[in-house]
Amino acid sequence: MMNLKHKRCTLNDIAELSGVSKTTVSMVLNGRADEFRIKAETRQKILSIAQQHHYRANIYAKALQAQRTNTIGLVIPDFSNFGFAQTSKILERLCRNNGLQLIISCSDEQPQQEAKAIENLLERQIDLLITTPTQQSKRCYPHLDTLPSLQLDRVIKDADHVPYVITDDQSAVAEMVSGMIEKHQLSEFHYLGGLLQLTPSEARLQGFKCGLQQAGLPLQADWIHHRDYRAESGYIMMQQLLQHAGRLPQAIFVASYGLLVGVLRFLNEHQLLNQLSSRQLHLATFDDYELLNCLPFNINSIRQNHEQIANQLFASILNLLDKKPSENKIIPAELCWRDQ
Amino acid sequence: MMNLKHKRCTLNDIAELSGVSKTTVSMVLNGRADEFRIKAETRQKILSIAQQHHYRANIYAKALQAQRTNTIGLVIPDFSNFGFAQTSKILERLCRNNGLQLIISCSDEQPQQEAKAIENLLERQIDLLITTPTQQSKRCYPHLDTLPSLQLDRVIKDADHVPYVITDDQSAVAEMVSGMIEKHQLSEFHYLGGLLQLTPSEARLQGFKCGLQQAGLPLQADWIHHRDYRAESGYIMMQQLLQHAGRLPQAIFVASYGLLVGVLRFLNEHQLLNQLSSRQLHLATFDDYELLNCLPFNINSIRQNHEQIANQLFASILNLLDKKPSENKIIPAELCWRDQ
DNA sequence: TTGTAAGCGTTATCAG
DNA sequence: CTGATAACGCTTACAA
Repeated sequence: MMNLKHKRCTLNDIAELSGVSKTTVSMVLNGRADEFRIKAETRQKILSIAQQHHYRANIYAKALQAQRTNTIGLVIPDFSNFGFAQTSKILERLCRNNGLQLIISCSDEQPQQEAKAIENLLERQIDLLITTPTQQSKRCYPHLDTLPSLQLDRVIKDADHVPYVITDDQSAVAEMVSGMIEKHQLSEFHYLGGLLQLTPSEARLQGFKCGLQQAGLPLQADWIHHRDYRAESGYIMMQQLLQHAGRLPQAIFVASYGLLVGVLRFLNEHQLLNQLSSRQLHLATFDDYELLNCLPFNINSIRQNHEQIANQLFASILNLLDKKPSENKIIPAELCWRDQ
Repeated sequence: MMNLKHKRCTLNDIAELSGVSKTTVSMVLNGRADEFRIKAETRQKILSIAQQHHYRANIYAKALQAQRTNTIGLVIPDFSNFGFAQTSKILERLCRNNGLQLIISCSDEQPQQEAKAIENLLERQIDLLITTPTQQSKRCYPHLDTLPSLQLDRVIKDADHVPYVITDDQSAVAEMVSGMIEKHQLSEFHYLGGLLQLTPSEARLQGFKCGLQQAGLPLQADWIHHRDYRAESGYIMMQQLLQHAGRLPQAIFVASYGLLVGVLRFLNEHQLLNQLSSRQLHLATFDDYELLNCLPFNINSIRQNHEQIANQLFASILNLLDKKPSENKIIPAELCWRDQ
């Protein structure tokens, strides 16, 4: 099945064809000919025969004997989420160019699917596992004790000894919120957030509070709204906000793009988008999309640095595979101001 | 390295612990106890010991001896592209739930990266390879002759014997274009497309032409504009279109979301979005995004059925792995009308 | 009902 | 400079 059409050729085949032993072929093909002082002639013959026959080493045999698979697992919530897709893509390229295979799975935010995906990867003897956990407890992730591990974007509270790479959500949100308050002399600022048990949600809310404080605007309890991250929730929170207050607020910070979509759909359906154009309502969101540059109103956004996240992740991978310790990385985000 | 903390336990370990042979353990753990009439008692003992020690079979050893890896490769241009991400995600779940491992790589539309990714997957002895090829010639894809293969979204012209799964772009575009012409009594319709050598581009353009014909609107040569699929190109084509005509046309079909972003950015920067709201300009695009429901103007779109694409892909995978032939699948798309 | 042994393709060790 | 041989963990004839 590995090869249906004509049986794949092995080290042994090459050895027989070249009239030397497996050992010799192995040395040559692994670039260790010098080390073992293989005759130039033998070297050439082996190389050319291997080439002719499209010899490809069997990594399964290699892994078996080396007790190392050079494979690492990545379990993210969803790769149709642009941010995760971006990070995965860059990381995959980095890995591939360095002889590592990245295997990506989706949890779909469902603990059960996540568990299956992890179990599956463990069966494949991965050398290291990167997760964006959906659960808050270390108990759900037994691999943390037995396998080199990294956390991406989210950190399990009782597992902060497992190194992580995250965005500095808090600073970015604080800076954006205080900036907007000052620029527009706001006396009011609402916040729509996602699942509070996730560390980024917490950091964003914390950032929001800091932002108010920095700008000297006292927080009011009914400014803060929380549900999950689905667009539907953005719609509902917006609806409730309006019902309660009887009018649109001066400004809203939306904690994710998913929520923003819901908010905009609500505003659109209720003919309120013009409040944005006329700057009666100021909007900012976490995460940045190109389409935000194409709208007839201005929405500030916070752009995560996926390139750097992937790079740091990769650096940590190399460290861990090398049995060196790896430090936590907190990557700054970039503010995209659009409300000139 | 496979396991840093405490050596992973093997079939042998379980055998010794249970006081039986590897063979017996293997049979029991593979659910073939009945077949070999293993004593219930022995069965129980083995099962419980394996459980206690979290025994996980080494798939590398298994693959080596079975000559089959149960792994399939998928090389797509970019998984930060929503459509591909969606399809991959569904396909990955399907595979995982059926004992297959899907390994996803990105070509980034670059033949060189694509070649590397494919070579890499071949080294991993994948049982089957799915590609969305960046090149037009069979010669660039030698694996097509040696490995069960599938094509997704794009078809290599001289390799149409390799089964494929694609969207019925042509019918969808034709229906949308003719529909808009009739609904709005259009006497003019421009088309902005991407790289013509790709089969979907060709199909979309073909669909556009059919749509005009169906609606009885004679095509004019300068209605058709082509570059690549980047947003930047949408911007530039829009700019040129305006320069040539000196005014906005009545309607434009944009062949991808990427291009649409460029078009919208151009319109926004030139304060022309109001032409959309006032229905002086009608816009339609290939691919559908939730944000299109959140805009103060209506853009028709064509939604590909990623669920069905993934399902058909999976069905074809099973067929091929089973050495059965696999048919080509052309999946209908859904029209999202917004211009009521 | 269970055990023995060979073999999958590789690399490392050690001996020539 | 090169070759035997064992070992990695698993399955499967074949034996008992």
